[in-house]
Amino acid sequence: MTRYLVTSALPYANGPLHFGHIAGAYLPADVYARTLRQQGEELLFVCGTDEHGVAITQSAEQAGVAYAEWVARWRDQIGGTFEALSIRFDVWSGTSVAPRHGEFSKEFFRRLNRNGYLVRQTADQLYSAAEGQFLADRYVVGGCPKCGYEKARGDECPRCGSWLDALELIEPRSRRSGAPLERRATTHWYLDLPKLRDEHLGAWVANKDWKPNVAPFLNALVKDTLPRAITRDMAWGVPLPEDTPDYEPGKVLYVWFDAPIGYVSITAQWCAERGDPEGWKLWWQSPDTRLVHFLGKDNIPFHGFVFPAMLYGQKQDYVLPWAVPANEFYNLEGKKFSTSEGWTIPLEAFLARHDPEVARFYLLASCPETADSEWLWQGYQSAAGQLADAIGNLATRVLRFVAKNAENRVPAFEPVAGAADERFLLEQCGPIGDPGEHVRGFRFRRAAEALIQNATLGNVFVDRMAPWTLRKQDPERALLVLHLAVQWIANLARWLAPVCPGKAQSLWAMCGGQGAVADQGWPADLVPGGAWRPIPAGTPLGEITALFRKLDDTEVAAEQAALGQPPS
RNA sequence: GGCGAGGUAGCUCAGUCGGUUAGAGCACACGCUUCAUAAGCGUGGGGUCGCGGGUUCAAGUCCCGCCCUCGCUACCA
Repeated sequence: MTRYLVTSALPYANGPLHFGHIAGAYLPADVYARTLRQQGEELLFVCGTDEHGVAITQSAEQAGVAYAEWVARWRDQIGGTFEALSIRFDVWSGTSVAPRHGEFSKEFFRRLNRNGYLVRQTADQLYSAAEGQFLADRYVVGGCPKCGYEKARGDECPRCGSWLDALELIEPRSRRSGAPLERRATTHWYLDLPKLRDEHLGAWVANKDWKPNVAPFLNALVKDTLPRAITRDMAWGVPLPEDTPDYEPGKVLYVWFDAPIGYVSITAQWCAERGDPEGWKLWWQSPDTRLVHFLGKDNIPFHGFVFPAMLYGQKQDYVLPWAVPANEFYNLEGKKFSTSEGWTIPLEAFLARHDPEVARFYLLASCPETADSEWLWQGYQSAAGQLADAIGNLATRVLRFVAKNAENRVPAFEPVAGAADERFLLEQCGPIGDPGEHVRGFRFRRAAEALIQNATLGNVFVDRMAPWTLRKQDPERALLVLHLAVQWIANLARWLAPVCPGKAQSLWAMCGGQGAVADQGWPADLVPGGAWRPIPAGTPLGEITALFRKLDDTEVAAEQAALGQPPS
C-alpha cells in the first residue's frame, strides 16, 4: 500500500521564522498532510531544525552560549511558532539531538566513499591562527585586487562588483576579529556529482515532472555541476568516521551534507520511540513510499539534485523524491521580510490581535506557488471577510434558523419527498469544488478558492429555497431544505479541517457533529441519493457562535503603520 | 556579465495543444432579499494581454529584438 513520507525543509536553528517561511515550506506541507490523512492515507510528516554549521557557532559565541544550548533555544522557539500556527509534525527534532543522526550521517559518507562517489582534493584556504579555524570566503575581508577597495569581501567586492577568490585578496583578515590570515593547505572530501549525474541522476532529473518553475533551473544546474566539498575543518558537526582512509581528526561533515540526512534520522527517531528501531527502512527503502519534500526555491538544488544523488549513491534502495513542491518567495507589503529592520510581523503581536487560523487560510490563498507573492494587510482583511461572510455567516444564518424553527435539531429527511431539493443543491447551485484534489496537485490557492466556492454554493441554495418563506407556505418542505443545508455545512467543516482545524471543529460541533471532524473522512458521494450527509437526523445542534471576526479599516491601517518599526 | 523566472482588469492572479466575444475573486455600480456576523443572491461597467517586428487562415499563447521587475551565480545555510 502506498505511504506518504512528507518533509518540510529543516529550518536553520539560528533565528526566528517569519510568515514567508511558513507560506513556502511549512503550511502547505501541513495542509497536505492533514488532507491526505483525512482521506485515509498512511502518512508521516517529519521535521526538525538544522543545527550545525559555522553560522551557528559564530552566533552562539557572540551570545556567549554553548552551541548545544543555542540550537536548543531556537529549536524550542521555532517549534513554538509551529505550534501556535497548528503546524503539527509527527516528530519535531533536530540534527544535533536526533539519537542516530551522527550514525546515519557517517554511514552515508562511508557508503558513498565505498561506492566510489567521493574524491579527495587538497587546496589552500585562508586560516586564522588567532581563531584557530579556516574561514569561509564571506567571512574574509581584504583589499580588492581589481579596484583596490580596502574592505572587499572574500566572495565579492562591494565597490566594483567583481567576483573574487578569497586567496586573491590583498592582506586578507578576519571580518569578525580583524586578525591577519595565512594560506594553509587543507584536504577535503568532495561529492562526485558529475559521476552521480552521469550514472543516473541526470536522466532522473531530466525525466521527472517538475513544476514548470523548477525544471529549467534544475536542468541547467545539473548540466554544469562540479564536485562539491562535503567536509569542513571545525568542531561543531558530525565528525568524519574514524575508519575513513587517511583519517584526519578535526574534520566534520559539512552542514549541507548532514542536514538532509536529518529527514532519515528524525524518521528513525519517531520509529524508535514507537519501539520499532528498524521501522525507518519501511519509510525510506520501500518502493511503496512516496517521498514529498516541501521547500522554498532556495532549496531546490539540494532537494532536486544533491540529496537525491546522496540517496542514490547509497545503493541501498533508498527512494528518491516523488514530488518536490517548491514554492517561490513570499514578501511583505512589497518588500522582503527583514527581522532586523522590523519589516516583519512578530508572531506574539500577531497572535495578540489576530486569529492564527485566518492567517493559515490567507497564507494558503496567497501562497507563492508559481511566482513570488506577498502578504498584504488588506488581503488579510479581505480573506477574513470571505471566511466570515461566506462560511461563518452561512453557518449562523442556517443554524440559528434551525434553532428557532426546528427545535434546534437536525430536521428529518425523507429521501423521496426531498429528492428534488437534494438534486437542486448538488446539481443546480453551482459546481462543487474539491479542495482535496487541488491540494494533492499542490495547487493550494485553488484549494482555498474551492473552499469559498462550496460555501457560496450553500448560500445560493439557501437563497433560492428561501426557507423563511417556505416556513409559512410549506413547512414540511422547509424542514427538508434545512436538513440539506445543515448537512452541507457539516461537509464544509470537513473540507475546512485541513486549513483551519480549530474552526472546522467548532463548525462541526455547531452542526451537532460528534468527535473530531478530522476523523470524519473526506466528503464523497456528493450525488442525489448518495451517502454525503454525515449528521444523523434528530441530532441536537451545538452552541452557535460567530466563527470568524472581520477587521475594520483602522486595524488594517494600524498594522501597516507598525511595519518598519525596529524591534523594541 | 551568465543563467533562470515573470510583466494579462483598480488590486491579487487563472489562461491546457495556437482556435468562438480573454476569465475568476476582491473592489466598484445597480437591482432583489431580510433567515444571518450591515451578512446573502443576481446583473453590469472595467483590459492596446510590457513595447516593436515576424510566422500563421488564426497569436495572451510560437519565433526575433528591446524595456522593466525579481531570483540564483555553489563552500552562507
